[in-house]
Amino acid sequence: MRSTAPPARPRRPHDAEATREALLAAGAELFAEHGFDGVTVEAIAGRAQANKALISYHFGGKAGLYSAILSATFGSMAADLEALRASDRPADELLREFVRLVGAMVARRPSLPRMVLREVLSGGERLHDRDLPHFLSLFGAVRSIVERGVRTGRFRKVDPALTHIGLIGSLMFFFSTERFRQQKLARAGLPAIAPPPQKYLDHVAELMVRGLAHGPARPGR
Amino acid sequence: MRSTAPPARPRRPHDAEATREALLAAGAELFAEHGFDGVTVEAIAGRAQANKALISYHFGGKAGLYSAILSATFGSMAADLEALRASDRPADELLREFVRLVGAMVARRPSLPRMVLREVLSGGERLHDRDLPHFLSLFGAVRSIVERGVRTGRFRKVDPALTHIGLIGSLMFFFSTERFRQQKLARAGLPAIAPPPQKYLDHVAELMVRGLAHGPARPGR
DNA sequence: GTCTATAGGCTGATAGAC
DNA sequence: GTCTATCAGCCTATAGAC
Repeated sequence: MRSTAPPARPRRPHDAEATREALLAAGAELFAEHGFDGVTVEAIAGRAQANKALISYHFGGKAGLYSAILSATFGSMAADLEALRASDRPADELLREFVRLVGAMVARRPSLPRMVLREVLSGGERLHDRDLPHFLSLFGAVRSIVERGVRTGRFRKVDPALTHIGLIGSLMFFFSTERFRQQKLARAGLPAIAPPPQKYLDHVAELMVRGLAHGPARPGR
Repeated sequence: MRSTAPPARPRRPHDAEATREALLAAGAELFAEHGFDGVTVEAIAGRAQANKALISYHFGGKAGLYSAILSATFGSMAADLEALRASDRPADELLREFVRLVGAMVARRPSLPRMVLREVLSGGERLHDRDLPHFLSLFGAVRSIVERGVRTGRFRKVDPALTHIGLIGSLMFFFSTERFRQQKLARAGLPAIAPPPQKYLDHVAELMVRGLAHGPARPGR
């Protein structure tokens, strides 16, 4: 019974797999928060309760660890998104389902949205070509849903690419700002804006579906 | 006539003001692209065609230069947003006006959205308390517009805070991903997604106004 | 597999000449 | 105000013991 509880198994000495996973987890959190250059291998090793030399041993160095984290993060995301492709429900329902799914993915991997934003900000500098398809599947999922909605007439004629940028942006931004909204605002004496993620997800889904629906042109102009 | 052409005035030796501005401009672009830790003072000086010791002389060091850039960026943004506060046009028109204004601000300061995202990602670590109000004015502008729209009945009853996160997120994300969309996608043999900013802004404004409008509940559920 | 010790490179800051 | 030369600190990677 080696892998009954992969996430929180207590570290044992000379358990290579546990070490690797601890380093991956520590790195994911620290890289997401401070960026690749803002983190030292010593900080990662410290958080993982491992020796810093093990980063080179297991991943070939700091950059290798970072790549491994990107692969794992975006790979599992792409796998989760596969389920949506299969479904043939109406586009608006799929869109709501997509938003829910993002919520579930982020709950399991809190560093995901910050990694997405950081990669995109730096132009994907450290994103291997082999991981690019997985990364793009996030956008592709939305695009194909919107394309279907437009094709079947359930959505107005919008540009799917424009739409997917906006939706992904709203979602990634929300989750990436959680710490800022809670800590920075509080420290400045302002009321923190900390809605439950579920509330935000519902809001966005509703806004999108309504915004994409046909209907009388907007009230004023 | 010292300031007829502040942006592109040719550098003259021993012109302190020109040096300062060149360093600010170079730093803004490099910090936006690579983050604070991803940039060396040498790189900034090189791009500004100045000596790296001048960063310490004029700004007290790398961190001082970064702070000065944040102040300038968010300060001018807040000033631009003031105009909206004054207007008393209907909320949906104001929202469209806000989106246009963001487009204009970004055109003048291309590093703005990336700076916003980077600060928010790192929890505002390097954002001075005195700059926080300016930074928050971006969100405050949207929130007060939405509040007005809900109050006057022109918008449905949505949470203004949720709404402002989504709109700002869509906008900042779009502009922050321009380089990624053009370079990374092209390098991977995929068609670049590079709509004119104006097209995206129109799309988002339309989506928001429609999404916030009253109307028959969404088609399917 | 893990740990210690150290090497080697790079970076930000500054003293002092101009 | 600007520039050159230099230094101290930090950081990643690795050789080698266990």
